[in-house]
Amino acid sequence: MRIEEIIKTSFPMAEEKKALLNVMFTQNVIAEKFSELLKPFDLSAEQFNVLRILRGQKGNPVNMCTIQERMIAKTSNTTRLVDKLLLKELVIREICPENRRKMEITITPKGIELLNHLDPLVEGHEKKFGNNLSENELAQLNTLLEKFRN
Amino acid sequence: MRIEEIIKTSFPMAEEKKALLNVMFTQNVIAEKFSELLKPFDLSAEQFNVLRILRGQKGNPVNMCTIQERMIAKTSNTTRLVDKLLLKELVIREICPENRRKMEITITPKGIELLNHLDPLVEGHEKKFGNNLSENELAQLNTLLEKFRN
DNA sequence: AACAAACATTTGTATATACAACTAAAAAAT
DNA sequence: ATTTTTTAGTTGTATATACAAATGTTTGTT
Repeated sequence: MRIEEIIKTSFPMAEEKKALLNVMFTQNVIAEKFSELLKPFDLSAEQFNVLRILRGQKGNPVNMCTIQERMIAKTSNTTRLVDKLLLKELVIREICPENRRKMEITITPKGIELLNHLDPLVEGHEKKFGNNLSENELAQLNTLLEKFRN
Repeated sequence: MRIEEIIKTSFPMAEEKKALLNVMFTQNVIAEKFSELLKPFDLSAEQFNVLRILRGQKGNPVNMCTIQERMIAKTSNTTRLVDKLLLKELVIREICPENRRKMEITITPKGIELLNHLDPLVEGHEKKFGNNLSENELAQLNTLLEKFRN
């Protein structure tokens, strides 16, 4: 569906405005589908994101500010996100012995297992959108989005 | 900045995955900038969105489900959004006489005035991103995003 | 060593969003 | 005409996000 139909405007819209709305709306579609995918596993997209960052560190603990840095949507509240993961025993949180201000967050085997189980589903999700475009078009889209956001 | 640098991955990423992350991240940049713009006016992006939908109706009242339909990010809670606008006296809410289940939301002159004042700022915001691409590239981006989300 | 500044994280408050349960009214079915 | 179903909106609960203030720790300055 084209963006004009979605927001049901009667006026023709400038391409620049359409582009902006298209980015907003497409993100929304992706995020919604992804939440749906995670729902049966009682995991939010943000929680999943944190877990994946932790797994990426291959067992090395990660502190809060590093997690925050690497999130796509910078939440000001990594603390409460990690709290939720702790309750589910998907991560552990320890005080860093070298710098007692810092916390060391590590993914647990249970967390790793959950992620491994999710891997094929997440890959499917990514491919589902990518399949609509050729490899060339995907590269083009990437270039354009990069330029668009500056 | 390219998406790989942003999420600081050491592995090369498939174009399809990059595209997905690029959409997510670009939306984030746009939304952040927009919130910043609205902040001095004590208005959230969502509240602004509702006001603009109401103004688009040229004085005709709009009921809740129509507002919900036209929002880019479908909130399940138009009620509470409208509550906030009511408190600021930017809209009025009346029971629809023809169908007493429905509510008629109308933008007030104060609301119209605020939107008119915001218009040039919002246009500037839209142009700021659009200016990075040629008219041709913008049209291309629109086509690709449309295809991407299906 | 004592004090100030910077840093890492937590906590509180407000708003936003997802989802389910609930209320009331209107429309459809019997 | 009464009951059932559908529709429109509200309310409650949980999580997410923005932002400011607070806490505790480390680093830098005098």
